[in-house]
Amino acid sequence: MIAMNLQREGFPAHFPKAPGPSGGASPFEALPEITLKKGQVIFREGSSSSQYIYLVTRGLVMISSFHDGKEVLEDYYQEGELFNIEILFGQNRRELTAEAMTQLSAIKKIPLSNFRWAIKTNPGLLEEVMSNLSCSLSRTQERLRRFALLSSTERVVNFLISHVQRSGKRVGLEWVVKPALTHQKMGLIAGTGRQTVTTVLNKLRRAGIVHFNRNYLIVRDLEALKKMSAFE
DNA sequence: ACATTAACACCAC
DNA sequence: GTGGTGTTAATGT
Repeated sequence: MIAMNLQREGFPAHFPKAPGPSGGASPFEALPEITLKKGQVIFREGSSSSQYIYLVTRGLVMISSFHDGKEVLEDYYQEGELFNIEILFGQNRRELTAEAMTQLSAIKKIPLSNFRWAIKTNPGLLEEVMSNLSCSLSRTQERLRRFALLSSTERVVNFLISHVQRSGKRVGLEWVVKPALTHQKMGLIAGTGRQTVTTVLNKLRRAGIVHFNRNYLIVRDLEALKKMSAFE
């Protein structure tokens, strides 16, 4: 999964493709897959820092923090990605919360000691760790660029462009994203409220550019979306 | 002008 | 009933 996504974005593929949609990084095949409901918390703010590294096997997981009642999205991870890898370098941020962003999310929970051992016996894993960090960095830089340059409606459109290409499946000329994010979650990523996301999405729907319901989102005309955004 | 927020009705699960 | 969506009115910058 990681290899595919990286290739699509022009990074070299470091790691062999994980088998099947519910497959994981190969050293951790044997670990049980934990299925999560939307909104289910993996670790919570304030609790002692998690001594696990997690692999997302389905759906999306987000990391967030709270500042006087406001929830701020720190980063989010998709299928095939590792999170909480900072603990490898002794960086524990206790104020962070991790939760499933979509229904049908699943993770594997890898004890830190297992992960360290796996790195020793499988050097390719270290490369994968670096790939993950690199991915996380570019995703965060992209979000920063969005905040710096775009208006709120443009941020929604721009997020849609990158999300569809990263997480969507190409079907003919269209792109299908499943499961769909709620408007509230998209707002969290794009840095705006759920009402704004709803109105932008409906405008795009009326223009015939997208089609969506609670379960999926289809982009009918990605080129039209790209024309609406200052950058891709 | 643009954006956020609150409010309310409606719908799906 | 809860959570998600569609819409509008009020409010702030």
